[in-house]
Amino acid sequence: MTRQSYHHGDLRAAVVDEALALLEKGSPEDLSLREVARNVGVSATAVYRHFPSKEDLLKALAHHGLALLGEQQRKSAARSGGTEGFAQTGRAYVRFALNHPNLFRLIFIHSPGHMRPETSSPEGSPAWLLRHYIGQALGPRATPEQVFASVLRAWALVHGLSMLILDGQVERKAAEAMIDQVIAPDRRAGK
Amino acid sequence: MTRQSYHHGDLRAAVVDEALALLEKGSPEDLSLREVARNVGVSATAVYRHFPSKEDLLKALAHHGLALLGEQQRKSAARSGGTEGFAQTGRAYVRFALNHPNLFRLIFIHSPGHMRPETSSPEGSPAWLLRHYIGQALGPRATPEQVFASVLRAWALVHGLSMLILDGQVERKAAEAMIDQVIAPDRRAGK
DNA sequence: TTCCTAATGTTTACAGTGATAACATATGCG
DNA sequence: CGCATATGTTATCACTGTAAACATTAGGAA
Repeated sequence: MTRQSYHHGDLRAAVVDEALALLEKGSPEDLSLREVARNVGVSATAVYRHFPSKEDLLKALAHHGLALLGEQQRKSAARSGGTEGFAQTGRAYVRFALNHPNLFRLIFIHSPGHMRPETSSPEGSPAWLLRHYIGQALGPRATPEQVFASVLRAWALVHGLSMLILDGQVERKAAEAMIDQVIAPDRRAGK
Repeated sequence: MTRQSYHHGDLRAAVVDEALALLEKGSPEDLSLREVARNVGVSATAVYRHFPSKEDLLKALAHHGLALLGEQQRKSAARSGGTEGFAQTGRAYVRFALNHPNLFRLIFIHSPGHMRPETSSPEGSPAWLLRHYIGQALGPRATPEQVFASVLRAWALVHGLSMLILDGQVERKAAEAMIDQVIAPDRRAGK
């Protein structure tokens, strides 16, 4: 890979890969364009040919992470349908956060609102899955307000749980053991 | 305040105040020691006499913010006791997050785990309030596991809701209108 | 094929950052 | 009064994101 040809071939992809690798080891703020460039074996400013700014690189990474999250959620839910499938997407959400803390954070800092009216979430994305399962559980007679409330509630639950564990506010192993109890009551209550 | 005496008087407090002010306008990463020093009218390195590193300053700010949050929660809950008081602490939590986004984030990034066994939360702190109200609601016959599950659930709910709104993942006004619906069911379900 | 334009990389440079070390001044205690 | 110590300052370093000017190459038009 130590080609000394002037042109790299596919620098953009290489930069994204390296940045993702660095994200597994350090926070987004610690991620340095120069370090990425160094590791890829290219001058610091070469990155700017593909990303106008660091912010834009982070956005690309967030986009990548979002797709990955949705993918893992779908994979988890595939093994079981309906209500149990929904719970599985929740578990997958928390698991993803724990496995890729920095990437997870990035997704929510550097990305447009997933659940805002003007943002249409693509099929299979985390936001789409959430709305899909909630809509299915509540049935067609539910009002938009009811749907929104349930979506918000379910999302807040898994998101808050993920963040509290990630930030070390709560003892990790104990909290992990509680994931099911935290998620499950939401189903039992018929919500 | 433009005293040109060599010594400032109470630089530590001035730095904290200025930093808190800057935090109302920008993220913690954007907060620069040099800018703080400049605004206070002191050389950049003077700050290091009071805070060994930027990290330490942020910790102090987080500590301050945590106290402020607890204070506002207690004030909100004072107007009504018991279950309604508990709900008020939840509302106060979200309100605080929305009013002081950067300080709120700081609290959870730069602070020891509030709910870990080894950390004893002082009376009146957010974590103490949470455990207090939950314990009261569940009664003395509840097992530690049940208490922990309920604490985690309630906390995750308000924390997740706060974060999703702060990160703009959800339309703010719509979400604010939903706060009660999101918090309330937790009470109705007897949890 | 040849040529030239656009895409891609490099070098150089600048302003801003957190941090350390060496030096300056004032405060308050004996 | 005198001096140790707390507190501020200046100079400097390594690092960052980013812009501008320059170098090289790839790929289509002639």
